[in-house]
Amino acid sequence: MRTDVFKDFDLESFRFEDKNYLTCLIDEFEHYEMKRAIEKAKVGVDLSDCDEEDKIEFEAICLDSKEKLFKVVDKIDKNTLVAFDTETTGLDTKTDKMVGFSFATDNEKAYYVPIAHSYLGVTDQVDIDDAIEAIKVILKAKVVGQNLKFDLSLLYNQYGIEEVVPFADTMIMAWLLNAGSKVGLDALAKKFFNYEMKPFKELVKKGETFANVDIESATFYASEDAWMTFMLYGALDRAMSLASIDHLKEEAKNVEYPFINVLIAMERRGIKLDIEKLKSLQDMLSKRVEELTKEIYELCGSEFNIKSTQQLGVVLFQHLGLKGGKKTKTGYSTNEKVLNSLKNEHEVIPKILEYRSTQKLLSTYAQPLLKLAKKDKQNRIYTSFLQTGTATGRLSSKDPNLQNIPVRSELGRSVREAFIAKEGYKLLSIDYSQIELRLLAHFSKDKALMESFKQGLDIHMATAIKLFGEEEAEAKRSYAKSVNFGILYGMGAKKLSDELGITSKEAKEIIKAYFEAFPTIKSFLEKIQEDVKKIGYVETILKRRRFFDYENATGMQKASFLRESVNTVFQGSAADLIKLSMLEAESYLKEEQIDGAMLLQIHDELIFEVKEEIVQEVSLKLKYIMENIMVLEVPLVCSVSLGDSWGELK
DNA sequence: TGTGATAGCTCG
DNA sequence: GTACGAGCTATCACAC
Repeated sequence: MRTDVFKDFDLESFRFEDKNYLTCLIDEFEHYEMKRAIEKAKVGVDLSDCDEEDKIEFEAICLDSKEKLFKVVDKIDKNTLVAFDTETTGLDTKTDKMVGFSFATDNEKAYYVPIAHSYLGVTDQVDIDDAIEAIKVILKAKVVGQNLKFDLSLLYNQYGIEEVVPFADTMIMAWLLNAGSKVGLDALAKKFFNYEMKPFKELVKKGETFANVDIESATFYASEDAWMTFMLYGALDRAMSLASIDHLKEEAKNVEYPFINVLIAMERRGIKLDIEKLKSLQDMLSKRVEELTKEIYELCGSEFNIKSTQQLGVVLFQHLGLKGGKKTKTGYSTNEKVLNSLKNEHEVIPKILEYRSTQKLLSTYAQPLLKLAKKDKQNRIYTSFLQTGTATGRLSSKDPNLQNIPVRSELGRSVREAFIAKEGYKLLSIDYSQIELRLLAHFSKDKALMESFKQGLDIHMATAIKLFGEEEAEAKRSYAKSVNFGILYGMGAKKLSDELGITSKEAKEIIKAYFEAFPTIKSFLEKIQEDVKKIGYVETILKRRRFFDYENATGMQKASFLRESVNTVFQGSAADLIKLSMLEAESYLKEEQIDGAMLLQIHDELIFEVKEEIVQEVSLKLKYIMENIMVLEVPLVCSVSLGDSWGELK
């Protein structure tokens, strides 16, 4: 049993309010030694009065004049811990306005500063210029927030505030503590303090904004947010220590908090779309959908909603009498795989497949992107990156999601062609080649795999040679590729056989051959699984953790956890590396005053927009940064490509 | 009219 | 009953 977990564990130091932290830790952490330690500790703490202690309260104070505001703000200096939050008319930090802001410097009270409430009979408010002055003072202190990317983005975009690195962000702290848990303020308040936050919906009726809320109600709501953020900072900071993950405080400080500003900058830049191209694509897709609709009705002998899987199932498997097993909860399965297997059974099937893909491009990509691009003067669209959106550490992108723009089909790529560089600039793409397999080589130190990467071989071909011999390797390269992916996903023989269209027995033999060829990979994967079983978590290369409640899981969950844990090591570590690269790339471009900028991240790829004359030179520098971001047991290799549109790249 | 579940499809 | 991680669109059933 490890003992370092107990190192800082001091029974005497627990206070009553720790009860909730402890409960939370017991519930949320599947760190078994930790759990036992906490349970021991609970015995030593008198919890009999805890119900009383649970009722936490605060005082909400409205600062509705310059004098009142600065009387409080003047006491703030650079060492003051301040929780800060803004209230706005909406969620778009480019256009929506600040209605007020709140802050707290202790766990007993919080202040609200009304700025732009707008309703009949509205009382005193603070002038926006005075409010900005106060905010500047607050941002010079140790500022803590819940999702500060939003507040800072608003302040940078519209209120002339200069870039600051936050002292802490409770959403990110909660995510680092447990990436699988809910990280919203309401959920955290409930979890750590058993406290119910006032729901936003009760305050703002539909069709209205925060500006319509009366200042008295707003004062309570906004102050509550700042106060709870202040409280949570303390709780999360302590929870991190209790869970013996103080090193993640450093990771947060060095990586995650500066990274907030990288994301804000990318979100603000957006990426340009070719409106004409998108328009003609949209027209073409619409016409094709119309044609296909008619043809499908004719071939089926009836009109129905092709988009409805239920109706389609009835038509195909009852009216037309095609053979299809009931597979879903609601009826027949009609997914691409099923339809592909019926391709030769009826001539309508290929039409439906084409209808599906065309309709997808139209409704998910062409139409919404065109609509967004038209709204912007420069025809640029702006995504929102989520820093705490995944369990592994990857980013996600939404509204719109720019991480799943089509590339695999030819027609799909035409959507990508609508993403263009602005006049005089080029789009530059640099992507990590096989980063997850390189991490597998790095972690496992498998001689054969390391050697393949050091020699710069085609890794799937090298695997194929190992598995099937020189002669068959070429023909079976795709098998090897599937196996390599499968390894990273924690595959079983069943899925591999499905994937390759071979028997389960053959798949088993391939897997067996793989582990014989790469014995240290086998033992490394087993080590990961042992960790999950014994200590309940796995770690990425930056020591971020993902927890699994293996002990209390059902059989099926246990199997899932083992696969997820294996994948997390590779996917999460890859996410760590590209995050570091993005920080480096951003500071290089800024410090060297390069006429170019980072626009998008798609997991293992970065997209830049760079002035034409210097793009070659800049691409080399960026490639160098990415390839040398960390020294591993194998080289990191990036491939570079550039063009006028995203569709041309790669 | 809004919401949550389901099915399907897009990407790395 | 098992390949990982995401987000968006549309339908459908149900509640208000």
